[in-house]
Amino acid sequence: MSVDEVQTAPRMKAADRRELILEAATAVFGAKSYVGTTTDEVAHAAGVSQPYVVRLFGTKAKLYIAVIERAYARIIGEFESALPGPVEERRRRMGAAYAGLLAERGMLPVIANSTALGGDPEIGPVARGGFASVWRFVRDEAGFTEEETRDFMASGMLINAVVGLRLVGAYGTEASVTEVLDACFPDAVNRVREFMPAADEPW
Amino acid sequence: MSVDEVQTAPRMKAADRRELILEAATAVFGAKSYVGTTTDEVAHAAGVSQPYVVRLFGTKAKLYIAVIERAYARIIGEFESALPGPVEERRRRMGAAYAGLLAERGMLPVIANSTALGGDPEIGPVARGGFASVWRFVRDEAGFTEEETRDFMASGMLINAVVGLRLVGAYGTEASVTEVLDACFPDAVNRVREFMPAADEPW
DNA sequence: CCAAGTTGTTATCGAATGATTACTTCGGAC
DNA sequence: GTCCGAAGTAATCATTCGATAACAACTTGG
Repeated sequence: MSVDEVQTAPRMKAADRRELILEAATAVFGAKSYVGTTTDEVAHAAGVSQPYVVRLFGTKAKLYIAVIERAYARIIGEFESALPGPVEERRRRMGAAYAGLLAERGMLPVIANSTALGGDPEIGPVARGGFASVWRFVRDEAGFTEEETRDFMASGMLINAVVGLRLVGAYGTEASVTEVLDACFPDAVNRVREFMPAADEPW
Repeated sequence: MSVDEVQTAPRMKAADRRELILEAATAVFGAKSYVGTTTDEVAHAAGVSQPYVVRLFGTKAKLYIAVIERAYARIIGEFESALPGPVEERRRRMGAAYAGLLAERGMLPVIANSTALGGDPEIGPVARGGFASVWRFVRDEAGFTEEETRDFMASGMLINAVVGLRLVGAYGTEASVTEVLDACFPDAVNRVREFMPAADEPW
């Protein structure tokens, strides 16, 4: 053993490596969108070589599908743990749970971007399925009315847009921008601002 | 003059050609996103050669920026013409105006996708500016309250998601999907369904 | 201890894409 | 008519990217 460090990634069970790559891929896909991301960037972020990423997931599209499915599962998981407690607080708690996912890199952007990929023959069905599953959860498990569900989902989409636009970085620079953020995160603007990247940070 | 037709595009003033390309580019960018679209596809859709598209706009990014700016201007134009009339009908008329833009290929998807590009150093500022200008218009010109503005914009983002997901093609196939659409287009589901592409149509 | 499956890498390929260059053709002013 | 700027194309280049192939090193059951 010489002074130079190992150049190869430390051995790991494939299942763990998969999860590690999924986490990295979520961040990169979230920052640069599906088409804008190269498998090499994902590999680099995960600390492995590009061909290994391809081999573990078969294809870039399949990797992205795994990322989306994981993200939607994560969302529903968060919503589930926000359910218990007084019904009248449910909406606020679930909204906070969604905003809390901002702390996990790429989670919200991946969800947001997936809603633009309905036209892709492979990814479209998965994206539609994920969105529908969230709607169903909010409606059936959380027991929202149809109108409450629509408003809740619409708020989520607005948050996605605000995040994607990197509006948080512009908080305070212009009246309308500040107002958008105050309207989106009624009682959590400052906490959210800590999570969020500046305008041209790669995130 | 022999039997074969002209292979070259008919001569046109550069300004007109620009507008024609912008219209085609809106459709293509809307269908395949910014990174997913090639300048060659835009050129084909516009009936000109690929180098000419590049020469007229300088760069793919600049072309896309022109597309975004045109789309936001179009939206605000539609909202303006929906303003006159009884105040209590304003919200419904403006909502209908937005849904009506579905008839123009790529218009809504381009807007939706632009909200994901805030991180791009060139495109980000334009996307933020467009979004903020719409918010300002709704708030100041249309005179909505802050809460009304938030709800209105959120509804728009939900519509964007539903369009991007190609959920309309799945209307009637599943209870939750049908409900999503009914909730998004309270009194216009059938009219909207005519506009919208099927799940894996290129649009 | 060693054989075999698992984990991972380096090298490389073919296709696609944005951009540049150099050339051709139209149309209108004089 | 003719000349010159504007409109447009074909050919081509340098990169980039996803995927494949071939190979190397670890680890584990018997």
